[in-house]
Amino acid sequence: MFSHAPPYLLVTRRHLLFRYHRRLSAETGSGPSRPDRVDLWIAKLVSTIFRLSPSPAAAADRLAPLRQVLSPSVIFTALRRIPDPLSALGLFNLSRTAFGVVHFDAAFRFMICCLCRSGLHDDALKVFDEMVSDGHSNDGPFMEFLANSCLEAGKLDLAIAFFHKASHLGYFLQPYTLNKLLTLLIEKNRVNDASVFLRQHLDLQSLSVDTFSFNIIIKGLCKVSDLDTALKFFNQMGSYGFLPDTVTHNILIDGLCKADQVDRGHKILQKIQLDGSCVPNVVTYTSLIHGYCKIGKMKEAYGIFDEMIGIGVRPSRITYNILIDGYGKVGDMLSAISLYERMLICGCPPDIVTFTSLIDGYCRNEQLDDAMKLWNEMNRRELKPNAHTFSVVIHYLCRKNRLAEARNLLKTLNGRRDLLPHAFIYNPVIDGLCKAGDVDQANVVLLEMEERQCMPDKFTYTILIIGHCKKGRMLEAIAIFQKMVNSGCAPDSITVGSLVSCLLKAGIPNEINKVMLIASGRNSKLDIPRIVETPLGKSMGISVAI
DNA sequence: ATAGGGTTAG
Repeated sequence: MFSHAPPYLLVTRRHLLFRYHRRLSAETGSGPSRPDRVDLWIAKLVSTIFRLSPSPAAAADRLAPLRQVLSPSVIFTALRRIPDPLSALGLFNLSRTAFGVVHFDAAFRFMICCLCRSGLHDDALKVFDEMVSDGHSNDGPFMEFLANSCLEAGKLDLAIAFFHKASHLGYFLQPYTLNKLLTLLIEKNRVNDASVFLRQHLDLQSLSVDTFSFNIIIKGLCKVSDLDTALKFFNQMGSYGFLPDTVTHNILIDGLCKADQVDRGHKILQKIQLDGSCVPNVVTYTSLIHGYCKIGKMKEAYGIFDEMIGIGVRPSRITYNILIDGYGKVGDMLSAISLYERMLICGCPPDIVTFTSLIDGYCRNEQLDDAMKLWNEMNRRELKPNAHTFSVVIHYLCRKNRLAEARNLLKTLNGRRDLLPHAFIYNPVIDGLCKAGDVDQANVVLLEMEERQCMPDKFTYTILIIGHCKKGRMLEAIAIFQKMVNSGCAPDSITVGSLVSCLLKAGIPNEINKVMLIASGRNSKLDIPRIVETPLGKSMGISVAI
């Protein structure tokens, strides 16, 4: 065996053995001590041999002669000299399995941290398991670190597994960490997973939760319209020792309002007003006002507004904005403006949302000139229109066929580097130009939006396809369709149906086959799977009037 | 760390 070893090993062997015997008596094996010069030297050697070995098996062979000096301290030092965490893990495992090294606690932690830092959480958790099975103690902060590292890396399933593991070990991760997990799961639209997870642990009492945990899950369930489960958590909070607070109630009231159960939301407000279990605040009232506005019940909305002022809860800018928008939507611009003036008097300055709602209201009521006056007033107040504002004004200008003004606004928008333009701002202009027969200008606008890195959506493409067809530019229409599919924008039955019926009308049914090939992604030039979101048969069956 | 607002077209 030794005859295959590199020459430097032969030279140093005697000295190494000497060191080993000397250390035996000194080393306790319980923790790292500062490596002395010789340990450091051996560690350098070990890490070098390991890194230069072509395989773990080869490394095992080459390190075998050193087995008597492979102390936990040497390995710990060697590990820190290997920059690649997976290589380090190789040495870590090899020394543990092949040479029986009992790693220091610190070596386990070091290894786990390295793996986490490189995003190798799977491996980190395996090392954690070994650490546990080797009987090392695990303190809370270290477990919190591991859980948080998984969360920050977005490895939510690993985090879930780790929560289970931690509670098996008798450690309950902090509610703060749990709440982060719940929030992330909900963000990733995994509300059900979050709810099942929380429910499981509540039943097993294997988790410490707080009011936030309930609020987060109730909000998530409301978001996916699972009000039954949301109410279940709400009603059971007390039995776990957590009473719903104002935020809990606000979340639930908002959830009910958004599910068109405003009256039920109102009942919750009335209940807390009566039993005083918590104090409703501006958000509570505002959510309810929003609920009533959404269903056009402005009397009821204003009633709540009056009530909150009577009780001494000051409406916020958001409260005013919601009411102003509500009045605009039902066509009551006088009330909208009077609230706007009230804002000014009450020292609650209007913001860009206020103006967007007012402008939208005027536009809906065919008072475009009043809308443009407000646009100017808004600029006078040095409030910058944002994408929403542009969208509203451009939309209505196009509807009134004031395309030149709309295009001017698009130019202004294009000059605003701070705004991310969205296809639906451009679409009405492209639509207007197509309807006016100016397909070439429509294409220019398309170019402008593409220059701003704004991706056309299926509406943009459909508008352009129909526009070209109407001008008899069938081949261009097909080319646009091809481009749409190539870009990964899925046509729907309206897109395909419109194009097909145009081709039929134009008397070139032969082209339909080509379109269907493009749509199905079986076109030889294409390599994009699953393009069409509706079955082709369905698309064919839909007739579209043009 | 959790709660309330404005655009939605072919």
